[in-house]
Amino acid sequence: MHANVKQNVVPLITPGLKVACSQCNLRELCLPFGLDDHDMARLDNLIGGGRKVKRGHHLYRAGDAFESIFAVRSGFFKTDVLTEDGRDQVTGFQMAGEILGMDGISTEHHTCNAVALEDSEVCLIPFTELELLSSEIHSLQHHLHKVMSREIVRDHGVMMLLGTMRAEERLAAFLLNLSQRFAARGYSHSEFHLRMTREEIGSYLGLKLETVSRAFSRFQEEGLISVQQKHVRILDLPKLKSLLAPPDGRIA
Amino acid sequence: MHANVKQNVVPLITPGLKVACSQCNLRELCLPFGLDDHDMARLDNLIGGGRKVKRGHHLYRAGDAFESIFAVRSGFFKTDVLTEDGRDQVTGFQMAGEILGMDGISTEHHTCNAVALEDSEVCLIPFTELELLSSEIHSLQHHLHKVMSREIVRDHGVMMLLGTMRAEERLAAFLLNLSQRFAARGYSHSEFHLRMTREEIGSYLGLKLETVSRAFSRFQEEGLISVQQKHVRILDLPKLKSLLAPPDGRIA
DNA sequence: GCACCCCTTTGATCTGCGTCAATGCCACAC
DNA sequence: GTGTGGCATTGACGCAGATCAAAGGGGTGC
Repeated sequence: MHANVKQNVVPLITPGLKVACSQCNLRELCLPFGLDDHDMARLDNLIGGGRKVKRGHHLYRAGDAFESIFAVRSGFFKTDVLTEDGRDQVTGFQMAGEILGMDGISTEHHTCNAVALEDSEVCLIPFTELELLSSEIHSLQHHLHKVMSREIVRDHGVMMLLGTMRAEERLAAFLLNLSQRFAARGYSHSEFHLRMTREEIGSYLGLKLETVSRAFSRFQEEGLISVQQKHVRILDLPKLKSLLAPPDGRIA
Repeated sequence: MHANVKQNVVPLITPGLKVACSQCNLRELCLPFGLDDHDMARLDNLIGGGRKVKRGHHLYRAGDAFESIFAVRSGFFKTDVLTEDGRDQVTGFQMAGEILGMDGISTEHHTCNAVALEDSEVCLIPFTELELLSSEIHSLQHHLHKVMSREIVRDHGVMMLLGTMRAEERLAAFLLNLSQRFAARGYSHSEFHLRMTREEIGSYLGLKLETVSRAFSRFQEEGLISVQQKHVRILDLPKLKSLLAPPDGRIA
C-alpha cells in the first residue's frame, strides 16, 4: 500500500491520455474560459497531458517541488495541510473543472497535500510555460488571475464559516455549496454522493466526526435531507438555506 | 463621521504624495522585489501615486468596483467580510509592504472591506496596467503570482488555526505571527503596539472578545508576556512557541 | 484640557461541542 | 461469496469558551 502511494508521487504521464481543452466540456469552468479557438489550441499545446490518480493516492504532497498546477478532469480531490505538531486541516474539496496546486507558487514547493477521493484524472499545466503563454495571451493571463483571486475569496468564505458559524450552520453551508457546484456541472443539485468521510468533512468544517454525524441525523429527523451513509438527498432546500441565518435573525 | 467615511470611498489621490519603489525601503518585501533598476522605474511609472487613509476610514468596501490593488506604505489595516445575515469576520491585518485588494480580481468588485486601523498611506497600483506591464516583465509577473499564492497559503494557515486550535493556542500563534512580521520590518520582535481591539482580534481568531482578554491575562499571569491595554511585550518567546504544540505533544 | 465613550477586565453561569465508549453496518479486497 | 476493517451512528458525560453582567480606565475628539 505504501509502495503504491510512493510510486504515485512521480508525476507519471499516462500514455495516450491526450487532453484537449477544445474538446473538453469543462472548458467554461476551467482555465481556458474566454479563449478563442486559436488561443485555446495554444493552451492545448502547452498542457502536458493527463494523469490518472487512483483513489487514496496523492496528486502531490507538501514539500514536493512545484512545477505544475492541475485541472481536475474527472473525480474528486481533497487538499489538506498538516503541521509538524500533528494537526491536520482539510482546506478544500475539488471537483471537475477546478484548479489545484496554486499554493505551491509562492515557495516553489507545495504547501499542502492533494489526495484523490475517488479514481480521478487531472490535466497537468506546467506553470513556467503557462506564465510564458499568459504573457502573450492577455485574456489567459487575466483569467489565471481571476482563478487565483477566486481561491482567495473562497478561503475567506471558509474563514467566515469557521470563525462565526455553529455546527449545524457549517454543515448546511457545506451541503449547499456542494449542491451548487454539482448543479454547475450538470448533476443533480438535490441528490449526490459524498466522496469524503465524516472525519474529512469534520476537519474541513472544524468539527469532530461525531458532531458531523449528529448534525446529519438531526437534519434527517427534521426532514431537511435524507442521508444514508454517503448518499445525500436534499428534501427542503429553502429550510436548509434558512439555517444560515444567525440565531437572532437580525436583518443587518 | 459617516460623511467622512463616505467621502473617503472616493479614491482621492493625495496631491504631491509621489511614490517611488526605487526610493522605498519596503521594496524587498513588496511588489518590486527582484526587479532591476530599469524595470523598477517602469513599475514606478505605473503606480498611480499614493493615498492617505485616516484611521477608521475605508480604503475600499465590499461591492466597490475593482480597479487597483494597494501596497501599504505605512500604517495598519484590517480586512473583513460581512454577510447579509450580519456575520462579521476579520480576514486579515495588513502592515507596511503588504498587498491589499486581490480579492477583487475575481468578480471585478471587492468582496471585503479594508479599514485603516491607524492613519496610513498606500500606493495605488492600477491592476489592468499592472497586468500589461507584468506581461512584459517576466520577473514582475512571477512575483505577482507569488504574492497571490502567498495569500492563499496564509489563508490556509488561518483555516488551520480556526479549525484545530484552542483559544490560547490561537492567541499565541497570533502574537508570534505579529512579532515575526514586525521583526521583518526592522521593529522589535518582542515589544509592540496592537492596533486592533480585542474584538477585532477575537473576530480574526474566531473567539469572543472576553476570551481574548482572558487569554491575555492568563499569559501575563504565567509570565509569558506583559500586556497593558494595547501595549504588548513578549517575555518568554520559547514558552509562547511551545504553546503551539498540541495537548498530547505527539511528535507525528 | 477636559469629558465622554469605547475599550477592557473580571466574575458567574450556561451550553454546544468534544471526548470517551460501544455497537452496527457497509464496502471493498480477496 | 465471504470475511474484515474502516466508517458511521448513538449515548453519557465533561469542559472550553460563550453569554450575561458590571465596573473601571484610558485614549480620542472636541
